[in-house]
Amino acid sequence: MQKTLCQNCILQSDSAIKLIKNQLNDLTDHCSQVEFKPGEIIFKENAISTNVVYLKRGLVKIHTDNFSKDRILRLTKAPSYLCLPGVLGDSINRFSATTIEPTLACFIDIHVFKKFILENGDFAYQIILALSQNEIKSFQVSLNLAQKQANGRVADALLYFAREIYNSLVFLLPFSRQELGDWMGISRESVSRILGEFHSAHIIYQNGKEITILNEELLEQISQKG
Amino acid sequence: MQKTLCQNCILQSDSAIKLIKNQLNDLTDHCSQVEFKPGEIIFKENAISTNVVYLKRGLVKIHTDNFSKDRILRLTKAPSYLCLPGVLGDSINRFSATTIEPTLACFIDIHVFKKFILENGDFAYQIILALSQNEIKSFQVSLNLAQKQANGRVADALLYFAREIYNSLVFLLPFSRQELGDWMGISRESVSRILGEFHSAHIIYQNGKEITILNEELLEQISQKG
DNA sequence: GTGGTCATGTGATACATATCACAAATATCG
DNA sequence: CGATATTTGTGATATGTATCACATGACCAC
Repeated sequence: MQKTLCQNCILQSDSAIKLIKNQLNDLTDHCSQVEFKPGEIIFKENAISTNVVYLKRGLVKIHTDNFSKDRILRLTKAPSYLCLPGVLGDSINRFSATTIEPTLACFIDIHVFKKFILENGDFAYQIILALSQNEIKSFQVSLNLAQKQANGRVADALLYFAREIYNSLVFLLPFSRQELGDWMGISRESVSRILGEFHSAHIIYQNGKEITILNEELLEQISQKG
Repeated sequence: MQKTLCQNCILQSDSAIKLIKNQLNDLTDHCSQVEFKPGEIIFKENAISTNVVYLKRGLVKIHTDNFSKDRILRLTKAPSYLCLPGVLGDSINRFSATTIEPTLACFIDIHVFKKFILENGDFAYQIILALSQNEIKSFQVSLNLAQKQANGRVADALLYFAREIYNSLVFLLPFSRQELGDWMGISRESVSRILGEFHSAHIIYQNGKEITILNEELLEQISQKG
């Protein structure tokens, strides 16, 4: 049964495509698949992990509550590897991963994963490309946080959901106002106020978690100007 | 002459160690070494690049002036690869790199670099480890920027120089107050004021660009509390 | 239904930091 | 060496956002 599983993975993952036949057998033997409901924890920071997690389906937040307050660092949408770094450097997770939509995750033994990298240059190259792109995104996040003020960050977040996650100007916000604030580094109340302003100015329509972007161009300008 | 060069590189770079003999010859043929004075530009954002840059010696800032104002994203200290991402994904540099201390940089043809990854799993694995560590650092930078207020960020910056760059509590700041502000996302004036406060409180001694950390523990606390 | 919990909106206030304006110190260069 | 530009410090003010306090609304258990 698992054999078919990993074959299916091929269709979704650039990296998996590069795996050659006997590596796929290895994968099948050292890979287990788990279904998560929204809000479930995939792994916790400071826990030891010996797996690389590959997301087949769903949406996950990487976060930390090191400083008593929860801070959301990034969203990761399937299909994609989930935050390799913590697993590779040492075996301790530096951050927590919690699902925010129903998610299907594949746990791959880290030794098998490492073996693939060592044996298969194509696979390694795909991983390196993915990490490189992550790094550029991280830089952009840093820019946003360091430079923009609250309304620019909220505009950013809305455009991110519309463009990167849902591919639609109409979507259901998977976050509470609190979580949105934790993500963008602003307070719950400010998020409320800013969304309210956007609503009044007909830039968006909001009804609870239901969001419609009415004036994408203006929102983009607000995001740019900060 | 270049042959000896690349052999020397081996001593400094984990990745290079993993290169096998005929790959070293390749490297020697497709590698050129350049000396930079402080303040010189290694590459500029939006420029096309067909090289991976490896830093043999020196200190470099990765920055962008996309938004009319200069923003410093990261410092990279030799020995290390300099910001692979922009080069690998596409061939356009997303950010600029400017030296802040005398620097010796090695330009490696990107096709040769890619060939090494494809052919040599050990090399690829080292690159992946390095990128992974970068990612964790990026996360921490995001946390700092989103969560800490100005004095915490300045404390952070001072500890960073002392610990990561100079390995000494006494050092010469390679940045102007303006640059420090550009890096931590605060204004030049605030940097001045905060350094002044630290000085008055005997947490540091400052005399122009000359900095001495007098109370590392307290500085650490300020950094933690934000 | 009722009571309880949690998420949300909104006003008043406090606080941190940017901005502006200018003076002083320092570096740069002919 | 002097003239000019650049960097730095510091006060006054403006602005943005956190925080506090409380009211409202949604959801859930019983």
